[in-house]
Amino acid sequence: MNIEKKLAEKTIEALHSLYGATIEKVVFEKTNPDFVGDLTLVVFNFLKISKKKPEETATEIGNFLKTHIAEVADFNVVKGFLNLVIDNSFWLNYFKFINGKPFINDTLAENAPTVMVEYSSPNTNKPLHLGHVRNNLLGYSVAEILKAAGNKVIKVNLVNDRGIHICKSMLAWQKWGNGETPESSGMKGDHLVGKYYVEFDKNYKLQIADCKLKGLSDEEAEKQAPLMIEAQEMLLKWEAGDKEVRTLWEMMNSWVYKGFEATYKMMGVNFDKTYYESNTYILGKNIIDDGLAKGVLKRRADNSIYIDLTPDGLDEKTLLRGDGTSVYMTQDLGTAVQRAEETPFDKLIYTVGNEQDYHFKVLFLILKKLGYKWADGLFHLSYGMVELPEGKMKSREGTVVDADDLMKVMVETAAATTKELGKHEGLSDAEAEKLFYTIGMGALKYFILKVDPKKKMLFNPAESIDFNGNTAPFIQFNYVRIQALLRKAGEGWDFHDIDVFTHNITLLPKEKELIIKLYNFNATLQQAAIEYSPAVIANYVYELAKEYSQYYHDTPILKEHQKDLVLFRLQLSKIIGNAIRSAMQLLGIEVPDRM
RNA sequence: GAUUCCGUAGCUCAGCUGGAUAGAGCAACUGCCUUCUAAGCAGUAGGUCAAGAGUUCGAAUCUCUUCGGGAUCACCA
Repeated sequence: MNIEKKLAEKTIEALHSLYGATIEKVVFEKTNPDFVGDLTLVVFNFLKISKKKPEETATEIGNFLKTHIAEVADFNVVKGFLNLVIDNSFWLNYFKFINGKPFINDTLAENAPTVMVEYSSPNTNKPLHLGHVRNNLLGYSVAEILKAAGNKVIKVNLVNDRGIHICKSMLAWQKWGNGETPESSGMKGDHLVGKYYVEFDKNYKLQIADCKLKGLSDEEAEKQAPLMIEAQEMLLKWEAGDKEVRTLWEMMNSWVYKGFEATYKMMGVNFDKTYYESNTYILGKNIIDDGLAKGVLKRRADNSIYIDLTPDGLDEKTLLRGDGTSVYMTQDLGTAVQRAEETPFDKLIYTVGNEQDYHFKVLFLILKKLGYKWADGLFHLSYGMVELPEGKMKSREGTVVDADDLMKVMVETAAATTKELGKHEGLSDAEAEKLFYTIGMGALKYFILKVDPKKKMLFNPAESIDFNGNTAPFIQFNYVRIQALLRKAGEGWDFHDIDVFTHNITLLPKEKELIIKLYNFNATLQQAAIEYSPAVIANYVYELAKEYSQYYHDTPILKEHQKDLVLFRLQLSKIIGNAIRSAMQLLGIEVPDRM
């Protein structure tokens, strides 16, 4: 059922037969809506071969295709554009073909490639904010898209649960916490720990100021402030396995995990496996020996180990300090190698912001130089920062948008809007709550995912996220209207029995467009998978919903007098509903049955 | 300074493997609910695709330069 492929093959044949030339590849594109036709071939590139005028060349190819392909009903030529009209029977055939078939096939092929998608990867010293939300939604959605596109997907989280930042929270809690717990304070665990991180920073700043008064430079002040020295000591104790420090660490981390769990649940994301840096941070040192032996890595006079990437246009990168301790890069090398050994993958995708573009460029290059074959399958899913009207979010300046707060506000707004419109009537309290959640979270997710991941995006807290226009609630609304139609039609209709041919259905232009849209579902999914871009899906499902909305407005469905047409339109609606639900599912967005 | 990403309507974004007259949504203004859910539909207005040059039959799309913005350039993570 791939008409483009058939056309391309025949066109290559036509070029050979007409002009004796061999062309590798031809591409058909959608016909511009202002012209008659469904698919268009641009013939300018073939003029060298045909040695004829554009119009003449297009006409000759058009004639060839029309006589050799039954589905080509007609064609017209405008300048160098050959517009083909595909016969309605093809689209009806396709409609029949997808009838009752799911848009997303959840059975995987035996030889499906294994793709590991790492995302989220939070620090355990503070709660998640809007930047993390983009990361999580993006990682989850890309994983779902890759799964739907036929990959065996493993979602992993690498929790940064150790290091100086956690020690800061721990130290502040020890000093000023008075034994406060999530239970005693009624605070969510991650927020409680975050509170002490802020507390640390506040006092630390005061100390820095003090030190500077005593004549220290900025850099010296930052290093010599007593709090920082204490935090460093605590980190050393942690590394030495000090019992007291470890116990505190475990307790506070457990608070954070409980908090994260709630946030993840609200966001609707999940993981197949969670790694902890406390288990992986020592990894990588053995790789260094191997790299030295291979001559890829070099040792400096002070005993530090580095790799020279200047031939590749990058810098020298240190991998082991003079004292033998490792750096972030070392750990990432080790983690990657461990994963490749544990779970051989065809691709490993790191969902990390574009501020780390350089880091991943270097990481991948080093792994390649060390000779790991799987290094070719590494990919940095680099996404742009979320910015506020006043610029980048800065936790220290208190301009972060908290993830939990934001989600709560979204659901509350959804509730208020729904009530205002009276759309909650007839629902039980539980159903209404579920609906507010579905709409509010849908609006948030769609707002974030519709933007090309690579681009930075702007979030203005002052203007609440819209529920009209190009939004999830609009798409959900169209799904709901379809469900309402199906409910009204009742159980008595046997949709699967409609034979569009024996019933002699004449397609309305909009119906044909809608079927073509459905036909494009799979190609869109593939494109989204290749580009790692949920935005491709978001744009597609919006267009589908929009066209359906127009169709619904202009065309009687249940009110149609001819029973055959009622059946056909209901079934078309039902399939579109399925397509909408499936596409939204790829974005991690649910659809309600009524709203 | 070096590297890198970005600049499309007042705002938020599509379009970018070169194709026909650059599209949506929001905001503004007009119509349309006794007719399958108006979170809707239809319409008006809004553009030097940052600027310039080049390649091409054809450039928002590719190349170069300039301007403007972000990020990175630690023996931090």
